[in-house]
Amino acid sequence: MAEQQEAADRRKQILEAAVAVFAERGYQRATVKEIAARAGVAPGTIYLYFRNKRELLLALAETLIRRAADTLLAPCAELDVGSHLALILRDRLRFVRENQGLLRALATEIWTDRELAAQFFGEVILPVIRTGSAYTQERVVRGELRSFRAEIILPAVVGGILLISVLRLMSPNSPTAALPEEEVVEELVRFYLYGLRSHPEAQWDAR
Amino acid sequence: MAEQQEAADRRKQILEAAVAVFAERGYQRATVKEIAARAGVAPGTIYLYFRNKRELLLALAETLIRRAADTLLAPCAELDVGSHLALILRDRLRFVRENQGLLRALATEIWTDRELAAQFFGEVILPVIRTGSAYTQERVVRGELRSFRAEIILPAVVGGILLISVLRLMSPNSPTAALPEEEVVEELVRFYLYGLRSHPEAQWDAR
Amino acid sequence: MAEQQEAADRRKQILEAAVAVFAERGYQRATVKEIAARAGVAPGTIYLYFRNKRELLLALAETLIRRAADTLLAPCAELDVGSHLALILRDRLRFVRENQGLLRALATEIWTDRELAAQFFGEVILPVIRTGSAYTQERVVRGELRSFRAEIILPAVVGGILLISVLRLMSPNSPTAALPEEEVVEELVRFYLYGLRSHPEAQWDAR
Amino acid sequence: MAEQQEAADRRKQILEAAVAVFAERGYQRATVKEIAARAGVAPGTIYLYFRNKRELLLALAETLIRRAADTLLAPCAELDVGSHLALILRDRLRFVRENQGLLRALATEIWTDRELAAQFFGEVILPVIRTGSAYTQERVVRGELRSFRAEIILPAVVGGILLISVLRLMSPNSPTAALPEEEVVEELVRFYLYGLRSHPEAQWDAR
DNA sequence: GATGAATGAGTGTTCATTCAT
DNA sequence: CATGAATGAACACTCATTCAT
Repeated sequence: MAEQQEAADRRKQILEAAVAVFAERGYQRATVKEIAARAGVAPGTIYLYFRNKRELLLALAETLIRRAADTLLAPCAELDVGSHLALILRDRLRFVRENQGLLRALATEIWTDRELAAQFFGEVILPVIRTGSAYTQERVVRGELRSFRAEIILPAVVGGILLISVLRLMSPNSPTAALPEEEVVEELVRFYLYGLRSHPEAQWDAR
Repeated sequence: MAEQQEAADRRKQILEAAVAVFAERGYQRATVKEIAARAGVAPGTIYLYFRNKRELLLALAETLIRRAADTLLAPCAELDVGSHLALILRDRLRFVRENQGLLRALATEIWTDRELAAQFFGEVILPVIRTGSAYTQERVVRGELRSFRAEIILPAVVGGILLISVLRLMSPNSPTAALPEEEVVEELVRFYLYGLRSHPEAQWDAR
Repeated sequence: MAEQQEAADRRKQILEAAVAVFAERGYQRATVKEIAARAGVAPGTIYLYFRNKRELLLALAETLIRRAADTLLAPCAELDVGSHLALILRDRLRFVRENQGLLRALATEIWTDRELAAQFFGEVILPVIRTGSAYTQERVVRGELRSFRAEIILPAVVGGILLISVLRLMSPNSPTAALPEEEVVEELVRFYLYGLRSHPEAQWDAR
Repeated sequence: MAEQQEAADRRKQILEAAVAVFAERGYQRATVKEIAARAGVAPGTIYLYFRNKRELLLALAETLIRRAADTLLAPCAELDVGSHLALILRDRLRFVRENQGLLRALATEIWTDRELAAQFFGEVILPVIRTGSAYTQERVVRGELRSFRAEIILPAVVGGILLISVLRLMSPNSPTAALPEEEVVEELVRFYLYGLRSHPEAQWDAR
């Protein structure tokens, strides 16, 4: 049991180094040697835990998938729509912020690696969209939101969150990057809520 | 002058091959040899027109920047807000569709190449956001839209368009990918217009 | 004494695994790990019994040398020449057959490892040739065979036996591979006996 | 045409270096780097002419096969049996001598590489045996040799030639290695001719 | 003694770039 | 200008060997 723990630690240690190097250099430019150095092991050691370099990347995708699934909020019926929406947006912004490295590491390969693309979109992005649809559809049923086409609106919302996060990360000089996350959440909630509410009069105000 | 034309053609021919190969394989996996083959020239010839492989990529970024700038719609004061918004969204969706290859080619390197990131975000994404802000602020001034924080809302809108486009391209099985672009535009216009309109009563309806 | 026996068993167990893996993959492609696995021990254990991978090979050569020496028939004066020759050929064919693995294992390295070559040729092939010379020279002295140059004829005979054995092993589709060993012996005895007999009239016939 | 010649030369140059290095170190120990150095080219250049290291080996096998086929003597009806046999043996000894390097290069891999084994035995050894059978069967028909089982006798003869050649090459201290080739031929002809002649009285004598 | 995780030197192969023709 | 053969640095990966447990 002690050895199993040790092996798991080693694996984690290597994966963490891989995240760092992939995020910094991109998958292709990253060298196994550098990952090994950053993990404090010899290059050969990596191959005791992963079949090859690509398996490192796939393992990172797995990690992201697991985290994305684990962190999806449970629907919370007690809150009013606006507060719930705020909760969700805040949560997703945090998810991106906390998994920045992982996302950057994958971002370099998603576009040309079919398997990875399928994993990333199919098991990270689409589930987030689907869960978001479920949250909101419940509010539609309750009459708190107007009926709308979730397969269009939710990608639009998720994409919005993503681009805002990306700008904060990649373009620190943009005005968007400078804003406190809480202000972003507040403004977005107002925007999305107005866009979807069933009773136009019921204005929402963050506090 | 004939030779200059010829040279320009050769250059264009090479760039087109580069777009194709970069989009397919990603920048790193793409080989100069394959680009040359696809352009119908010898590998050495490429180096008569570009200093190195990376210059090809930067030239593609230039192309995208120029196209992004050229295709930005002129503000169109005669249309009502909804129709104008529809025009803009339709136009941006088309831009992504028509520059798919270019965008994919760049997408693989944006995340780790600082200069490229600066170009892409600074000269493609941010101008789109800025122009969008200008369009909408005009409507705000005219009282047709409520006042809002453009540096948050416009990235959200642009990000939405991007993710929808990306899903259509990368995840053909997602429900979003199946929809006619026109339906997407219609639903988005309603969503964004409701989110921003100044007189909640004034519903918009596509026709 | 019990431990010594155990150690000897372990050694033998490892050597048997080595024969199998070397014969299958060749010395260079064989990995210590696989030999260990086949022997049911850990890789490190092999190094308690052998200094390195090459020592395994040399130990196998030793084994072959010992077996080759042990199995050389004693000259048998009572038999007539033909029967004696048959006995010897049958015996050498059997030796090759029974030590197939060992021979294959060594065959991959003999050609480039000087020490091994010296051992194999000097202590396996040449002794067989020498013993064969002794057998036959005795018959020459007795007037049962004509006088001949043993340093040419015996290599020719031994080489014949070897190639026939090799073809049976490596080229199962060749007509030679299909024949019962006994027919081979019979035909070879006739061939060699005619080639060497002193009284051409005295035909030999196997029975 | 000039370039084709040049390319063919380069190819030959590389193959010759490969023969040398493979023969010296064996296929596995030989490094592409060393072959390149010996050929006077950069390592990468080798890959312009051969897909990989193994293709070098297969190309060598091809060369040997071609040479073996090209050098098979035409049957020569005018000569008496003994002289003809002498001609053939002398020729095969020369073939081995002249293709020593090639044979050594292949000898290291034949035992574990199925494709190579099939090529070597199927297209070098078996054809030699078959052609030898054809030569001798003609003499049988003419009544100059007794009838015999060629599928046994010819491998025995070819094997004899091979082992004698191998001993000369690998075991220079053996008495066999010291002999002039012509003496070997003479003794072997006598041995084989006596073994196969139809009229025992007709002794053959080389001169 | 036995283990097997860790090591790191060494290899085949790729590919951006050069330059003689 | 155009070519494409040649280059050689760089990289992923293997595996004999060691040594702490």
